[in-house]
Amino acid sequence: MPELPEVETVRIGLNQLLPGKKIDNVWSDWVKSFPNAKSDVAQFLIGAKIIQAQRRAKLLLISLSSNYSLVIHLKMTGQLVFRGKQNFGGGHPSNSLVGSLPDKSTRVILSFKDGGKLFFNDQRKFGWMRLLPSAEVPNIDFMKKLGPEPLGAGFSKAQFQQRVQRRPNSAIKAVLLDQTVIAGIGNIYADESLWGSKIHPATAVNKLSSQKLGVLFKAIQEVLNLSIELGGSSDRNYVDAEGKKGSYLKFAKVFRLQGQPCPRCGTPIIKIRVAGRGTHICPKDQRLI
DNA sequence: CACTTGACCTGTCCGC
DNA sequence: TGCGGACAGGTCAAGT
Repeated sequence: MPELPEVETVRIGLNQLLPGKKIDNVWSDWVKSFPNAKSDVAQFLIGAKIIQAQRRAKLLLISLSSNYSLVIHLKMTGQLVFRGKQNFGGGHPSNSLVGSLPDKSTRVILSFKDGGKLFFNDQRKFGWMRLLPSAEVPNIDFMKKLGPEPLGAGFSKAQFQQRVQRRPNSAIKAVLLDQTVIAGIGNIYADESLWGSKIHPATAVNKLSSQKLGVLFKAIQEVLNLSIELGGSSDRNYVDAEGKKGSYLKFAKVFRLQGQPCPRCGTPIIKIRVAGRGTHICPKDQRLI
C-alpha cells in the first residue's frame, strides 16, 4: 500500500466516520484476511463500539470498547472503505476507484448497528486484520521491532543519522525501506525523497556525509507531509476511507515517470532496480559515488 | 551476519 | 484474440 501517508489518510477518514458505531456482524470468506473472524475471540468484536483509529508505521489500530483492538495491515492492495446505511452503490464517480460494494475483492465486512458497513477489500490478499487485546498490541513482535515515526515530534536529524548508520554497507534505499530503522517509508517515498536530496538509491550509507543524511532527513519529512496534505498516492488500488483517490502522484517528481524529464534538470528519468525494487532516478542529479 | 531471492496472490500490460 | 512472462505501492522466511 499504502505507505505512511496513505495509511494516515485512511486513519483520519475512519476517525471521522467510525467512533461510537456498534459492530453487530462480521463476514469474511478468506481466512488469512481475518483469521479471528470466526474464532471465539469474535465475541470481543460483536457488540463492541469503535473508540478510535490510530496509526503506527503502516499499521492501523482501531480500538474497541471491549478493550480489544483491530490491527490492520493493508500491504500492497488493501482498502478500508466505509459506506453508510443503504449506500453500497458506487460513489464519487470522478475520483473513486471503487464501485458498488461488496465487490470481488471484498475479503471482510464489518456491519454496524446503524446500517453502515466497513469493507476490507484486498485484491492480492496480502493484507490482514487481527483482533487482539488492546494492552497486548504494543508488545507484538512486529510492533516492538518498528523504528521511530519519521514525522514523530521526538524524531531528530541526529537520531535519523544514527539509526541509518547502523547499516553502513547497505544501499541507502534498502535502509529507508527497512521498517526497523524508520517506520512507514515504502517504495514511492523512498524514490521521491532520494531524488529530493540528489542521492543515488544504491549509494552505500557509509559514503554519505552526515550533512547529506541531514538533507535526506528533511526531504523525507517534506515528501511525507506533502503527500498527507494531498490525501496520499493513488495508482491502481489505493483509496481513502470514503473510496476516494489521493492526488500525490500528480506531484511526484520521479516515481513511475521514466522517460519524462527530470523537473530539476530536464534529463530523462530512468527506471533501475535497487534492493529488488523498481527504482526511479534522474541519472544526472543522482550519481553513484 | 548481511544481503538477495522466493513466496504470498490477483490483475494488468506488453510482446509475440 | 490468446498466451506467456514480467511486474505491481509490503513483508517474511529461506537461501547464499
